[in-house]
Amino acid sequence: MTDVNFKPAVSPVSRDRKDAGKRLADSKGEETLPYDLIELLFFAYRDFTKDPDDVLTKYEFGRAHHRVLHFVDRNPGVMVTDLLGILRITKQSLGRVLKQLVDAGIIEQREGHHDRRQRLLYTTEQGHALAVDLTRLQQKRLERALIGMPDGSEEIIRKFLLQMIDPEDHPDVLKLVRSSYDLKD
Amino acid sequence: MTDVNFKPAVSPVSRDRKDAGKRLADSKGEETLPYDLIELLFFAYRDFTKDPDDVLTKYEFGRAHHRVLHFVDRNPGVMVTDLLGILRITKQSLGRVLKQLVDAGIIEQREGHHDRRQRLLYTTEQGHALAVDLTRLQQKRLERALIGMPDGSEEIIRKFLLQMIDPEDHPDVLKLVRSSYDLKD
DNA sequence: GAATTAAGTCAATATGACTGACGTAAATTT
DNA sequence: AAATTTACGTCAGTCATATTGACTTAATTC
Repeated sequence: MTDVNFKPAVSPVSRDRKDAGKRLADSKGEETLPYDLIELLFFAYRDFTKDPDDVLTKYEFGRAHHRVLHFVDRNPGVMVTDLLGILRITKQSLGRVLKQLVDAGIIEQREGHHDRRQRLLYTTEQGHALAVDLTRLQQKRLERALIGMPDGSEEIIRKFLLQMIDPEDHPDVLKLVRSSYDLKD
Repeated sequence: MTDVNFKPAVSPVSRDRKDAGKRLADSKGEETLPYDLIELLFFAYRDFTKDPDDVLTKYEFGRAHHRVLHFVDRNPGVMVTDLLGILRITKQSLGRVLKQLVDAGIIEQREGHHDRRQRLLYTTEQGHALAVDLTRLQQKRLERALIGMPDGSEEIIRKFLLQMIDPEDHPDVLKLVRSSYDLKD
């Protein structure tokens, strides 16, 4: 066995808590900030991405590939430029990942009809199957999280997540997510 | 102006939608998966981390530094080993980041009382101030997101986020987040 | 006294991002 | 028709964050 934390589950923090609060700075009237949502979001998002990451490792893909695959599968025929806007990465970063996905037969590029400069992106049958697999994993975690929650919880969470996003991006995000629920309320 | 997308706001996806759905694979009875929460979580988390990232850039720090700073500030006197467990990174990864934070006078290491092998971690006054600044940014985004939501929404979101986390980690996470709300329900 | 634990270090590597500079083809504007 | 802009791609170099693996030192525990 090596050096590395293999089962590094969050361990019982700070067995020695005697020093807690001994920092010299605690005296300038800080309102008690609700840290818990910040930390829960950190842990929740980490686990949320973990399931797909594990599968992708087998294909020698990473999270970057997952993001591209996901949005291409959800938006068949998407332009490269649009994908850059969605992911907010540079052409060069996308280039590498996209090339690997195309080479692996996961994504397919077709010339645009009206505009022959465009390389419209589609998942192949294989790529679509992988995308669905990964989505299902994340969906299962979401379902488990929603079990036993009061009626209307899903709508509340949906609205909360949207409102966490910069308001100026709402129109574009709403176009992308195409929820069957009415997010505009 | 360079090559790079400077204001790469999510752009109006796929102006050419004629091809949508032309993939050959759509015929094996897929239940409609609720993609929207997956995508909202992606965008929400990205914006959530953006505010602190922007501030940290000025200090020549990155997100890795933020995570360390946050958990040290919240758990004064935390052991290095525990921090590794919380962050789930290797000693070597933490080492680099921690050294930079210590060199910059943001974090302080003190020898353990009972166990002199330990290097208990504390934020300095300066480090604490930075941690509070960053927390406030994230808290403000959370507050904006919660405005106008029905009564009880915060508790629902808190519970949802906890349940997104692997159940076996709940005990440790609960110890860490020390919410003033009762998350165990 | 032996084994384990806490912390750190050296070295090499991978991934995903970046900046900056160009090139080409196609479409659009003037 | 010429000039400009757009869509896409590429070459080259760099950086941040993470990894694996091997090893050391000091202190504690068995």
